[in-house]
Amino acid sequence: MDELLKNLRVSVNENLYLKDPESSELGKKIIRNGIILIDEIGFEDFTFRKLGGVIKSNESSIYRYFENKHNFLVYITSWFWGWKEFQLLLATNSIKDGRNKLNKAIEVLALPVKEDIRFKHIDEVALNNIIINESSKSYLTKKVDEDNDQGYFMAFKRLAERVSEMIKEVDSGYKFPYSLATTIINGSLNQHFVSKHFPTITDCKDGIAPTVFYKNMIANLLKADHE
Amino acid sequence: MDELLKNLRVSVNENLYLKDPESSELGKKIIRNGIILIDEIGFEDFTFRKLGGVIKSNESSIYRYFENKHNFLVYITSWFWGWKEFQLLLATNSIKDGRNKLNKAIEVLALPVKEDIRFKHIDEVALNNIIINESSKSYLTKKVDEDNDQGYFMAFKRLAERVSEMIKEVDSGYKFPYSLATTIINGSLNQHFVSKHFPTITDCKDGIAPTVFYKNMIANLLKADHE
Amino acid sequence: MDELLKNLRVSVNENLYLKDPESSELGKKIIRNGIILIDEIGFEDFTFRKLGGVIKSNESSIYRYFENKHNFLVYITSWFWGWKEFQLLLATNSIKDGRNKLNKAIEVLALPVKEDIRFKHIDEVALNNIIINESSKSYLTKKVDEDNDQGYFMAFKRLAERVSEMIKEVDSGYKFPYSLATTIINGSLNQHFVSKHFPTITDCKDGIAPTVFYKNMIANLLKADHE
Amino acid sequence: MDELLKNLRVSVNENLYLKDPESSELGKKIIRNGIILIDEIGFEDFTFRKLGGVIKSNESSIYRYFENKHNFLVYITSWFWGWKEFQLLLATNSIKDGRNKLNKAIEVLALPVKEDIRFKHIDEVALNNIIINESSKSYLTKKVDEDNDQGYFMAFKRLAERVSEMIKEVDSGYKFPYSLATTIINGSLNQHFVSKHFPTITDCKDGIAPTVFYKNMIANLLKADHE
DNA sequence: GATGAATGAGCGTTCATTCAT
DNA sequence: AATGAATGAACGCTCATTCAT
Repeated sequence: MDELLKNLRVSVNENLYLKDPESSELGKKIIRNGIILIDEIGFEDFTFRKLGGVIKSNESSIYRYFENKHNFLVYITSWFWGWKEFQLLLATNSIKDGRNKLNKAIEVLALPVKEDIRFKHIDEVALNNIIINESSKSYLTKKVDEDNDQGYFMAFKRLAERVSEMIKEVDSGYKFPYSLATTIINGSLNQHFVSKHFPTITDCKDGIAPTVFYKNMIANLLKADHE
Repeated sequence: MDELLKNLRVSVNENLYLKDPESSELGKKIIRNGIILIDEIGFEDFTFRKLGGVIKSNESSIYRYFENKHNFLVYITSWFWGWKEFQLLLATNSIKDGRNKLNKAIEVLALPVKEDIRFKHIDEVALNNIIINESSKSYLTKKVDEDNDQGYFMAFKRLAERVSEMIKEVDSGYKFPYSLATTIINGSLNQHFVSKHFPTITDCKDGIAPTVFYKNMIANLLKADHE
Repeated sequence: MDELLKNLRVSVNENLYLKDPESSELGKKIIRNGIILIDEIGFEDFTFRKLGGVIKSNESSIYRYFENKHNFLVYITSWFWGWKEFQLLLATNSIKDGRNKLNKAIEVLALPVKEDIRFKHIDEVALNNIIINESSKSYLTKKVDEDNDQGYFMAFKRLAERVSEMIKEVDSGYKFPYSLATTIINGSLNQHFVSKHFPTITDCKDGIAPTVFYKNMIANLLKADHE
Repeated sequence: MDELLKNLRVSVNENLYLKDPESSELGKKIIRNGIILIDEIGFEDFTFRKLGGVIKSNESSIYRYFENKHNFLVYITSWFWGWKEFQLLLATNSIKDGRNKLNKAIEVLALPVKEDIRFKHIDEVALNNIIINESSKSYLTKKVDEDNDQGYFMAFKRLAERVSEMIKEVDSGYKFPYSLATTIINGSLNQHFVSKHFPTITDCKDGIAPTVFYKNMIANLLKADHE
């Protein structure tokens, strides 16, 4: 399998870039340092000029790859969800029991992210911070529907689809497989944020991650089909 | 009671404004039209200059009331949650049974908003759209902790507190009253958004609001205390 | 003499104010706090709004007294030179010998300023800092000639006149009594500044004030008349 | 020697600009017209926008070269003193006698400036007016010490150093070589200003420049070493 | 293909001031 | 006489982008 993973690539919707950033050293530098910079200064203050400063390239070079900073955010967000989907499959495909599978999925989605050495040009921990703090800005936009038509959010939707399928596998009679799936995916981002910044209104202190919350949730919401 | 509500005011943290917008006609105009404008063009494109254009006042006059557009967003968000809390109390205080109470609370929080004639300077429907589309930007910021120290998010936190208390009232043994409360409050915003823009990954179509989803959730998650 | 000084007032050209600031409590507050504020934040950043904030008065009230901040600077500068002239007379009028007189004058002009308890609404030390750091901005202006015609700089010119007279008293044949007078007055401000901020190009370190420099200067430049 | 001067450049501290204005046509245009504009309207009213208007470039282009108008002032001031130092060396290096040397130096520093055809992008006469009227504003600032640490005033300090050395050469026993040097340099600016705007308190009328005043001063203050 | 230079447009902000009370 | 509210105009600056090389 290691062999299989050698040429591993998380594929991202082609409309999101003008030139594939994975196709050149400069492109990878843009990704790597862009992620770190957004994590550091926040998406609002992030500009191609500043990124250009960091990588010692003129900002115009970055425009060769991405139309604007918004698309850059959608790109890395998309990469993240593609990566998560990949992890999800890897972690669950050997599990037979639906409930165990779903529990595993929750872990993949809600546990703090660890560095993935397979992708050297990406600091997954920094990226995860961005997903928590900035990713919603990629769709909370007047252009959502337009962007959606371009397929910008396919990675996220495919992931939600996968999770909802796992939910249906456990309880085909459950009425809200999609709502529950997005609750787990987006909700866990929110839980991470709240536990970090609004400690008075969270239960996820002392190292108890949202995982436990969601596992308890599915344990009670979903009835096993054979029951 | 109508009499009692005559002098009704939703109070907002004083740090959020330089001059109380409810204290003058201009102030109310700013609120009213600011909400409508943000709803129309989105928070990114919203500027005090444009708002000034709409209300035929110089932008500098708006700066007398709010330090910047970010604080304006926090203000109206804060007003919204204060208003929601008020509705919550009004709708639930006569209900004895904890479970009914919580169900009512879910309706207040997750049902589409209706115009509230008691507050003439606020278009609650437009405001609700803003809450769905923009409010997260009020805290997804590098300055969250600083803002939080100033008490900018108290309204939201108080509401979450209230809901978590209702949850505890139903099932004092439940481990995640806060996480569940924020899941209901924030999650329902997200459900509204998803059902509007990503119809392929939602169950809330055909007029079925997130309410049903959350009612089903608490019905299964919380065990009655006396059981 | 103390009796004589009871109703002491340094008079300032009437064109410099709209309403005499010494005629009301508010006026004195403006002077007192204006001086302190300029000393603190510098003349560039000083505004009537900020001053209004400090004295808890609306900025428009300050406009009752002074047309603009520039005139305020000219006013306090003018007060300073009037005050210096008064000190000069007081300190020298009993001295008979011209050379001693001039030496005394140099001390009055070049020695660090001390608080003068006779003028309660003025912090002379802060004012002296302003004279060193900001006063030249009162005349280095495109409007100098216009302002000069209004008599804005009379106090300074009268002082220069007095000193030049003392110089002539010592050596009526000296060719540059005026140039020497302004050299002493303005030069000593410059010496103070340089010794504070550019220590590498000064001789006035270790507590040696510019006084010594100027005393040495007149000792060598001026020949006694009777010689 | 003319050959030698072909590639002449007055070097200015690198921290003062973002991009070397001498490295491009636009940069030189900025310098040339900036000087003329400040001379015309004064530094207070001078803005990059207005300068942009004059050179038919957007102000943002000017920001590529200078961080702000303050740094622009420091730059041209610095250029001026660098140029003066260069003239000083050129004019004095062949003179053997210390006193003659110093007298020559005074002429370079205190005589009215003449156009220097070697620097086509600079109107030295306009620049000299700026030095007289505005240059003190480059250091009379709350940020002096910070700016000084950045080396913004090195050109001036180096010049003062040179002059003080000449003074010491004439009279190594003289106690105030630095104070005298800055008195000559800064004082002569002041004398020019006073003679132009406050004619009642000057001796430098009728074409008699401050030169005579300072030559007389050193003649009397400094004792020849061998005496 | 990558870069450097230049720019138009507009944002957020503040200032100095006026008007009405 | 003092104040509070409101404003017009401009500043300083940066962003996102294009063009020429």
